[in-house]
Amino acid sequence: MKRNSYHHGDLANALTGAAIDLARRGGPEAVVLREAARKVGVSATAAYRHFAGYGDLIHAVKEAAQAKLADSMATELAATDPLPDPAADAERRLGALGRAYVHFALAEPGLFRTAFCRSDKSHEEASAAMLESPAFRMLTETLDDLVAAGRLSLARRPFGETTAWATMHGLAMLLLDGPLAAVPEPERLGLVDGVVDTVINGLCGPADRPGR
Amino acid sequence: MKRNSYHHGDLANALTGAAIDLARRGGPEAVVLREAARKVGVSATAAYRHFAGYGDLIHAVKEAAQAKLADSMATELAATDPLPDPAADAERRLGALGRAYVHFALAEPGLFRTAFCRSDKSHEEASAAMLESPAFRMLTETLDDLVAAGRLSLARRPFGETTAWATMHGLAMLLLDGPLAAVPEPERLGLVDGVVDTVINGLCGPADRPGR
DNA sequence: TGTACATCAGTGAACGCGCGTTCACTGATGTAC
DNA sequence: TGTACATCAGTGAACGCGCGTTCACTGATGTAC
Repeated sequence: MKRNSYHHGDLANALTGAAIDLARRGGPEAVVLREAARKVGVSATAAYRHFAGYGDLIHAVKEAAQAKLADSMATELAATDPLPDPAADAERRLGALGRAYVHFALAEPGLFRTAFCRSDKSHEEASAAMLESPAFRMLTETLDDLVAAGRLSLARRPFGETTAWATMHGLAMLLLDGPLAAVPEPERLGLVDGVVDTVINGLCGPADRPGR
Repeated sequence: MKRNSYHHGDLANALTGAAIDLARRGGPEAVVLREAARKVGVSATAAYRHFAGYGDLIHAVKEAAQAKLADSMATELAATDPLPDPAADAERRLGALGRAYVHFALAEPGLFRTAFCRSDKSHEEASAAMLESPAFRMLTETLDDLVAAGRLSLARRPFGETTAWATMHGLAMLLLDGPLAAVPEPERLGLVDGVVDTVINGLCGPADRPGR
């Protein structure tokens, strides 16, 4: 990667882009300031004109990865057709969001890991950022719609986001790095569908099951 | 830490123990061969008499962490009283296992992270080891009992382990490193209970919900 | 019961690695007059 | 329009760090005769 003028002109973005590419290929551990500079064709020192240091760079990459996850979910959600019945449609959206979450993790494992990597930023900031993301808002709206449609009981509503998110997040992790990594490709999607079905059933099923 | 004879006598175990302690305190990244040797009071080189190298050591620590998780789950499960009704008791055990999983993650975050850290071992080996663990067997048996008691439909049975595990795993991860890290202590346990309830409802609820 | 000797379990110095970061610098840009 | 000069965005060498690992070694142990 070369440049023709002494000044780069857009080095901050170029470095972030290179770092995102490193994350895509190798996850957060692969994000190396010197390597990003090398890819852009610039000395490592130059990065310090645009970032306070390594922590600043990885944070930018992490945010970008989170944004890509959210975009991917929005796209996949928009690719499915709405259903006429509002309740059924809310369920459909919930399922689509969950599937999209895991699909992104499988398609972009490096970015997915980076989006959730530990970082020095305070937990408060990190969680605030995440809970304000478009992806989380889509989930919240869908759950609200389920309540409005009478599918999700108020008793269970408060745990809706957490349960849905945790389930798909855990599934993604187990498939990527954990004991489910050995599950062969064709089975994986069926597994995702089965898990999504069970989650929806858990949220939308009756509040009081017989014999309880 | 000192020793009086030139030969240690049980260096392999001592090193593993020191390494486990490092993992407990700082997660997998804190497992450093040289540091473990230092804690035992031995030269770093000595480790190579008992381990092929770093990969061997971290693998031993990872297995120990998994075993501790399984032990902790078994203990917490045994601490709750059985119910007379077999179906209700199976549900109770499922909930207890799920809660215990997250409780361990919160009580021993370093070990929990180490139990699921990425390692060089092939995925096949890692998953095989995990799927044969006592913890997994407890889960499988409980789900089988739910089927026997008529609570879990055969259609959903194949996804039982994955759904239950993924949900609690995801919840643990989100609470430890993720966006739920900011949830204050008192709320956390309520959140865990709510998620557990939803999972059980998802598995044990009716196969066909009204209006579907 | 001693003694030679192989074997085993430790030592300590050193290597190479790649990282993030600092330093004093230089080339390019743009602004004041 | 030209020129001095401040400012900005790069450079390249160097530092310190701690790691895993290798090497040639030495002290302790146990076994054969």
